[in-house]
This record gives sequence, structure tokens and C-alpha cells, in this order.
Amino acid sequence: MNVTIKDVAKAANVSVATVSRVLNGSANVSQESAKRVNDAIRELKYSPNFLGRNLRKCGTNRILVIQPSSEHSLYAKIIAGMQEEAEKAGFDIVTAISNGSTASESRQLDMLYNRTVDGAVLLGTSLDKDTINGIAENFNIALCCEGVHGANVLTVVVNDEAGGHDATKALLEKGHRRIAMISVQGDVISSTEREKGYKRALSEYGIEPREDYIWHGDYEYENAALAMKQFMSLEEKPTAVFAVSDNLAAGAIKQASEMGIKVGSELAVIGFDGITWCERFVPSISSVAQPCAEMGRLVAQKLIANMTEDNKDRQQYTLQHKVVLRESTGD
Amino acid sequence: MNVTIKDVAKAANVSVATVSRVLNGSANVSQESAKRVNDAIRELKYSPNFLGRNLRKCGTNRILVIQPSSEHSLYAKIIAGMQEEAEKAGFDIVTAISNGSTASESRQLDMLYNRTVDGAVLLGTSLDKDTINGIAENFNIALCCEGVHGANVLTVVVNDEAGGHDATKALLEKGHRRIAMISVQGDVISSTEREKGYKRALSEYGIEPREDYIWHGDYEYENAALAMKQFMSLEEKPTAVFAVSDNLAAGAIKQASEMGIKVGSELAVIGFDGITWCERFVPSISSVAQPCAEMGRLVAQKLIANMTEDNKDRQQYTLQHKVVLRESTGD
DNA sequence: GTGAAAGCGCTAACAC
DNA sequence: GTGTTAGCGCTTTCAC
Repeated sequence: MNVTIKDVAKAANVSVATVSRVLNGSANVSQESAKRVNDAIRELKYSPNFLGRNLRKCGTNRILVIQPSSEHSLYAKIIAGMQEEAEKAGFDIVTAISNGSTASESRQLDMLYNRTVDGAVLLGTSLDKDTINGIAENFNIALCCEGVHGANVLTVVVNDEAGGHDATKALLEKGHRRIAMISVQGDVISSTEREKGYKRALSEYGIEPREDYIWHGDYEYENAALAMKQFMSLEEKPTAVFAVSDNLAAGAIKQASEMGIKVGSELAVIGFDGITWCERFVPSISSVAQPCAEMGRLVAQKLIANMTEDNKDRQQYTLQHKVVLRESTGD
Repeated sequence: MNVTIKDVAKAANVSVATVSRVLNGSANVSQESAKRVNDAIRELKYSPNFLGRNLRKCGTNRILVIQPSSEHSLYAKIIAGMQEEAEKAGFDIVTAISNGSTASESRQLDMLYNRTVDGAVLLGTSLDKDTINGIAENFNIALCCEGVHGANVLTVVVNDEAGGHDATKALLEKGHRRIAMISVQGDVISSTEREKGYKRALSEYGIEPREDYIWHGDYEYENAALAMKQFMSLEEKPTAVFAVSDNLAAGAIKQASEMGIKVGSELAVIGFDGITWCERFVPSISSVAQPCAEMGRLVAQKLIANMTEDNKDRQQYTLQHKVVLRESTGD
């Protein structure tokens, strides 16, 4: 199976240039030659070697997506959107998992430096702004899902502040006044923004945010149990919880059920992201859904455009979230 | 950022051959030259262009994994295992999503034909045995998770028959005698094997399998609800359900809860796969866990070995599953 | 220990 | 419309 363009040329009795022209759909080939070439290709089971093509073209038509985890359906949905858009432009998407480690993420980015891919999309990156800006000087990259302060690159996110606000407001409108929040530690923009929105919604209802109603942990599912234990040990227990992710919301519900608290009637819980398991969970989980497919399509489209543009689009695009109420916030 | 090996050679005042030797860790380079080269590399921020290297080496050190869906944590865990093993051998893993479509899967396999990757692992393929055997004549591929009858390629699976048997036996040992099964339609080996195991376990307890206790649908989560409705409309309702996947088990539990049936006490449910959400679900879901990481490591290791071997290993490896009982089967 | 040079498979500029 | 040829960046003989 080492048939090359030369073999095809010989079999079709034309030059390699003509074969290449047929391969690339050039108009300047006679019907006859084209037919002979195509016959030879079929007969020899020829498939062009992209190693040669890519080297010559200095490009791969391939985009790398680095995701912290592959178990998160949020990312899966975004990647599906990217794939849809990339396909139209003749690009392939390849994915790599960073496990949230900066070292691993840097290593994956080697694919950019060594020309294995033409560009990269970072989902929830752990790189800092200087690193990102440095890369962006020479390569086409984009951030999706999670922005980075001071990073001057193409970014596609939702308005996290507004999402946090709307989630909290939904709980307020259901009559809740003691609303806790499960947030995450550190300088994670999405999370701090959602927290800002939470506080803004509370203040709109004249409620002073209480520090003991805000838990700062990590993104791990297990963390939500700790948060719930703390909340439920308080004198004035919250009647509703806004979790910064659906995974954490699920963890909170799980812990509540173990404490014998009925979620939906005795306690309202709302998450963020809109992952598949929201609908599957018992009870189904209310959530602020991100427009994943749309985010994926947009970031792919803009990134691919940047590859042929001289002045790069380094805008931040903010797409519209949607509050979806399900059983976990009651009727 | 278009610095090539030539630039480095010039800067270090050596030939490109010497730079290449340093790059590839050849012994035949003097300490002095090596130092000068490494300095130049650092100074010029040189990164070798893999397009050139791969073309020359006729290889990419890259393995493609095609998965039907990226939302399935079973696959995610397997891929993580592959990544671990591949890294040791200096290989990268790239993934592509087929959405379960044969056409899409075929298109993804172009990466094999056009030399973008050196080999491929198919997770739950939808290709038939002839196609697979045809590909295997010229390329290094492996099946994982799901075998194909008559496919003579490297395969890593669990013993599905034994798994189905053990799941059913666990229910029998808990005293259940009316055990239903949610299976899938068509010629899916894993599913038909699990069904065989289910029937064997029943017969060991002198129980005749009932056709109205076996549902054949598709893999979609929603399908489990239909199955449950059917089961619960029967005169003699089952007291336990074995679902062929954890997703279906979750769907069954969800439907049960909507029917007001308490899973764990009134109805036992066990799934298959051992996905992350088993533990998170309310109630947590009993399951036949597949040794995902181990499966991934093994398939990667054997596939990489095949790339350098002349006589390919086309064995089927069967790894050990593990029954994990949780809340959904009661105490 | 080092360099010159061939060539991996392909595309595209150029000549006809 | 078609063929000839240079060259993409790299590795690896081969000669010294």
C-alpha cells in the first residue's frame, strides 16, 4: 500500500502534475486525462499521502481542541458544534486531554509548534495570559467556555455574570430568600462572574449576601457534599442552592438526599452548563444552559477565518445563555 | 516563526545533519557542537517541523481513536488509559467522533489512508467484518470495547457473557426471581452475549427466561422508559431489571421514580459499564464495571507493538469485569 | 565527529 | 492542457 502519485501518473500515462491537478480539482485537465487518472486511482487504490501534501502546503487543515477532561458533556457538545462547522471548511478536529494540568496542556500545544495542527481551541485553559498572548503572536488559537483576563485572543463565552444573575433570580422569583451558592476557589473568571451575578440578583431583592452562604471549593463533584454539610449545619439553613456547575449541583442533590432533604420541595437546586445528565437525573436538574453547539460553531468559524486573514479577529464573543427550570427547583 | 533546521545549523555553525543528530539524541555529536546547537535552538525558539520529519520517517507516532460519542465516560476512561500507555512509547492519541454513523466512521478512517496517523482504535465500531478485515490488510487497527464476529484483528473486550451472567446472578442471590432485561436490537455482540449470560444465570436457578421480560430497543437513554412501561404493564411485574448499559439503567430508574416505584427497595436495577455517573446518581447504580483504563493501556500497547512487528498480533484479549453493588440493588 | 547530498510525496511555478 | 522541475523540512546514508 505504498502507491504514490508517481505510480498513478505512470498508470494513467500522464505526468504527476496532471494527477495532482485532478486530485485538487483544477479546471485545466481534459476530460480524457481526468478519466484515465481517476481510473488509475481507483485501480491502484491510491490515497494521497497527506504528509507530502501538508509539507508542501505548509498546513494540515487540522484544528486541535484541548479539553481538561473528556468526561464532560459540555465540552463534548461544543466539540460537536466545532466539528460541524470545521467539516464545511474542510478541516478536521482532533482532541487532546489535558487533565487540567498546565504541563500537560503545554505539551499538547507542541502540536501547534511542530505544525501537526494549524490552530488550537482551548476549552477551560489553565494557562496564564502571558503564555496565551505569547502563543497568539505566532499561532492561531482561541479560547472557548472560559476566558482569561488580559488574554488578547479570539474568545467565545457566555455572559457568566448575567447567567449567575438569572439563575439566582429564578430562585428569588420562586420565593426563596435564603439562597446559598457553591462556587470555586481561585481566579476562575466564569465562577467569579457567576458569583457577581448571584450577588447582584440578591441585592435587587434587597438581600445582603452572607459569606457563610457562599462555598469556595474546587470543581470536583465530591466538593458539593462538603458545601451542603456546611450549609445545613447553619442556624438559618438555606432553602435554595445555586451551584456553579451541573456536576456540583448533582453532588449537592446527592448529598441532600443522603441527609433526607427532599430536593424540589424542601430545597431548590439550580446548576450551570446544561449538560445531558440534567434531564436524566432524579430529580431532573434546573440549569443555566450554555449554547454549546453554537459556541462550537462560532469559535471554529472565526478561528478558521483567522487562518487566512492578516489582521486577526481577537474579539470576545458573548453568546446567550438560557435558564431551564426542571424538577430540582420545584414547580 | 518559520525558523527551520537550516537556520539553527547556520546559527550554531554546524551542518543540518548535526542539528538533526542533536534533535534525535544521536551519540555521535561532540559536547561542544551539541551545546552550540542547543543554544541556537533556544535562542531561535526553534521547534522541529513534524511535517518534514514525518514525511521523511513515513510515520507520525500518532494513533487515532474513533468513538461513536464523546459523551460517554466509558470511552473517556479507555482513552485515558490509552494515552497513558501511548505516552510512554512517544505516541500521541487523537480522537474523532463518528456519531455512530458508518459513513462518518469511514471518513475518519481516511486519516489512516492518507498517513495522518499510524494506526487506529475503533471503539464500538459500526463497520462490518469485511470492511475491517480489508483495512487490516494494509493498516494497523484494533477494536476495543466491542468485537465484530469474523473480524480478524487485535481486539480488547470484557467477557460479556460472563458479565451478563454475574449481573443476573447478583440479583438472583438477593432473592429476585422475576428479573427483566433491557437489551438492544440487532447484531451487537456485547449485548447478545450479555443476554446469553443473563439466560444462563436464570437457568442455573431453574428459571425459564420469559420473552416479555426481555426488551430489545436501542442504546438511547429514552428507550429505557419504554421498556419500563412495558414491564410494569405486565400481570407479573418484574422485581429486578438488568440493563445492558448504565445509561439504560439510569433511564430505567428515572422512569421507575416517575411511576412512584422506589428503586432499591421495591425494584432492583443493575447496569453495565461502570461509568462515573453510577456513583453520582440518586440512587447510586449497581453495575458490571469494565476495567477501562486497563483495556485502554492494553490495546495501545499491543497496537504500538504491531506497528513494528511483521507478524501482527490479531488476538482477542478478554479482561476481567467486576460487579459493583450500590444502592439501586438494595442492601 | 561531521558534512554533503539524496529523497520522503506532494504542489505549483514555469515553459511549452 | 500538459510536462518538467524546484523545493517544502527533515533524516540518513555515505564519505571523509
